[in-house]
Amino acid sequence: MTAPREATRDRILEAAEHVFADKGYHDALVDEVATATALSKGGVYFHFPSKEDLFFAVVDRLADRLISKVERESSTQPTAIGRAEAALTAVFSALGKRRRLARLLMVQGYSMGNAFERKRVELFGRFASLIRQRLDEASAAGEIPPVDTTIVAHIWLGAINELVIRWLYSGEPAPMEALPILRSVLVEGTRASHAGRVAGEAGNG
Amino acid sequence: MTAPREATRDRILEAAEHVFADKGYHDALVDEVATATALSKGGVYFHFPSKEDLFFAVVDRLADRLISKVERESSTQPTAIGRAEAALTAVFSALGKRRRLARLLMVQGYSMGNAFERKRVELFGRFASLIRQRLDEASAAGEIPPVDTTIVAHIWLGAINELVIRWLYSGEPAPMEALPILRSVLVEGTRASHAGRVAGEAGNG
Amino acid sequence: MTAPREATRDRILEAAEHVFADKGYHDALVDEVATATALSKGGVYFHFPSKEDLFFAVVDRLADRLISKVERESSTQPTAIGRAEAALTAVFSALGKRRRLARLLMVQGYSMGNAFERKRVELFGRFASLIRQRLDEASAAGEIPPVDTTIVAHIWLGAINELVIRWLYSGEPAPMEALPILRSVLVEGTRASHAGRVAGEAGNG
Amino acid sequence: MTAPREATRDRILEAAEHVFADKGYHDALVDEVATATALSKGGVYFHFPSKEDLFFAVVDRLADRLISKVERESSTQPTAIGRAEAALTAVFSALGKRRRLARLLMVQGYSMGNAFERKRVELFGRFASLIRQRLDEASAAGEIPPVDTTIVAHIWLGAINELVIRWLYSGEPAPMEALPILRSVLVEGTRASHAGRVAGEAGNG
DNA sequence: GATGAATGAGCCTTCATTCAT
DNA sequence: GATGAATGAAGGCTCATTCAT
Repeated sequence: MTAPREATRDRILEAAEHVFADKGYHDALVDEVATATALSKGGVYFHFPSKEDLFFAVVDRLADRLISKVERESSTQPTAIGRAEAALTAVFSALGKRRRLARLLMVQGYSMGNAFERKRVELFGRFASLIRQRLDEASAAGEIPPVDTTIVAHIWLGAINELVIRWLYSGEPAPMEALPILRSVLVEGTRASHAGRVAGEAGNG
Repeated sequence: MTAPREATRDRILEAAEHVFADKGYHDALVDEVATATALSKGGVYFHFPSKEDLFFAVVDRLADRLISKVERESSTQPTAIGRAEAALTAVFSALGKRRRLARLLMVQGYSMGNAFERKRVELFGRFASLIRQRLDEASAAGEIPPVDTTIVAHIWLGAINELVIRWLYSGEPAPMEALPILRSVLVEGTRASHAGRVAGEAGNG
Repeated sequence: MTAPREATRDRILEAAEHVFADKGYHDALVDEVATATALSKGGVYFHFPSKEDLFFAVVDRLADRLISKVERESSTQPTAIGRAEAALTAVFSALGKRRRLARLLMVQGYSMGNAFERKRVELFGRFASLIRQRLDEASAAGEIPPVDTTIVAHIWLGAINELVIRWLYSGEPAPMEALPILRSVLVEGTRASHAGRVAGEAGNG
Repeated sequence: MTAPREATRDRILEAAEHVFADKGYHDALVDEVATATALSKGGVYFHFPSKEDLFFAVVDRLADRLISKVERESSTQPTAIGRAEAALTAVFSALGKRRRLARLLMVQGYSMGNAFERKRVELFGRFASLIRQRLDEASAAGEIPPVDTTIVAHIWLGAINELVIRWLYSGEPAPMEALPILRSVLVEGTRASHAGRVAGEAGNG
């Protein structure tokens, strides 16, 4: 009944998502987005003030969706560490299923200049927060040691990121293959973590 | 005896390293590199066939140095896992001490198009190999479980990468602060790793 | 009786006068006029067929008012040359009191292309006519020599124009300061004018 | 012997002079200048950083030449007022002989925005100075009353400007026809000038 | 009368790359 | 080895104008 207003804006976003994911920010042409939306270049500029704004809108939309999804999927676990692990799994699987999503969120735009660097910090900060919150709960519940959960969250996120990028570029290993190891290393590592010396140095101490 | 041939080439590489690190690949102009080298644009092109080649030469030189350094520093530990950990430490500290190095190796060029993506795979592959070799030794020595060391190496590398980038952009946390946690989580996680189920799900099983 | 029809048209004209005076023809956007009128772009186009037409309408309205005012103020003098001088004074003072008027009538649009050049001729022609008519009367009354009053009128107008523009851009001299000199030079010059040789050449003759 | 360097720059300037005079600043395309110079667009930009800079360079060159010419031609008269009049004649004739010169110097660019307005002030200031200096000498020599020569110089310039523009647009009157009247009115007017009341008001006093 | 989304033609500017000297 | 003028292929963005509602 209620007519979907802003339909054009969404169509542009949709088209831009494809174009940016395929070509990368620099090689993507506003003209291509326009064509893919069956719109003129001016039409695109009516809805977005610049190519950069358009790119950010695409990325934000994607991030919002991913975060909702992850929050939804990770909230059903009974234990806090279970929810943390579920968040890890959810992020990794979501990215592992959609190359476009992965490319846009993990790879693009690093070298767009300062504007994007700020965006990257924001974006990864949001993702890390997802994980950190669960880790905080786990820490409060005594399920993991009292570590700096922000750092640990970024460790988790970085590991995810690297495995996703590697899969993106080399096709290996398939995310579903890597996931058990990823979970095992990060979860056990977090559980066993401490700020003291480890490994080879133990014998020296 | 042998006069320092290729002096100009090195001067260009040096200048380019600064320019690329400051501006990023796209915003760096060949003209700026030329000016910084007290050379004309044509002079730069005499030594490097293209801007892209120049960029890759810069990155390769940096990577070679980093890898030598890491190999040197990580070979003195008595245990294999100790050497792995030392590699982790060496990579992380080296990047944590030189923003320029970090920016060039970790951040730049992701969105340069396919050419760079291949380079990124190669580059990170080399870094991951450094770690993987040590893990393989550790695995052979029974110091860690028999896991897929390639995946684990990328997990380690991804964690390093993320913490470095975060430090680069937000200034926090200082690498030396983050390092103990990083080591602890990754080393213990690797030691305790297995491909089975973990965490919250344990209770469910 | 008759309700104020055309109220919107006048509001547009009013808004356009401000916008054109502030920004100049090229830098003024139809959108700005619309916004300033609390109208949409389409609304403006309903009342004026094009930006150029709108501009001309603004200028014409202003010119009409100025001419009426000048005619009114210059008709009370007893002598013809007095009326001519009063016209000079009236034009100069009117422009000297309203920067917006001055900017729009004297400065804008010269380089708008051929369309405006025709307008400029028309506009300045009308102003010159104001002066010329008085000069014709003065000439007929024997108050000034029988010169080409069209040329003299343009001389007067050009002098006014330049002093107004200079005041507009540099703020100096204030019109009321310049006026006595302007009047003196032009009126006496016209009275003493002849088509023969003058000045330094007099001694040579 | 000495090869004329900067030949290309001059060719661009020459071509730009024609294009700007024909089309006006806004309607002139950098592409047209390039084509007319048998150069690529980039070639033009190698020599001039922007279209605006190019335009200013054209205008400055023209103004320099005009000023030299006027100074040369007006310096031979024995009396100061004769030299002033000769400057008037020289400016007016020079403009009256070359439409392109006249269009570029007198008409173009008024509505280019603030950048050009400043240029206009500078340009007309230079021309007015030419005249003012002669008037100052005449004033010092007692050949004309002690008036504000800056204002009088702008009156002269304004009159010239208007007659030139009118000729440009309507073709009438031919500069050589208008010149005697122009000289007569301005020179006699300046000689007879005073800051008191004149004309019709004399009878009222 | 009025809206505002959409058009579309166009223009300035950038810059990696080349090549005659 | 090096210069630097010149190329040329884009590409982002603007804005007067239109028209279905």
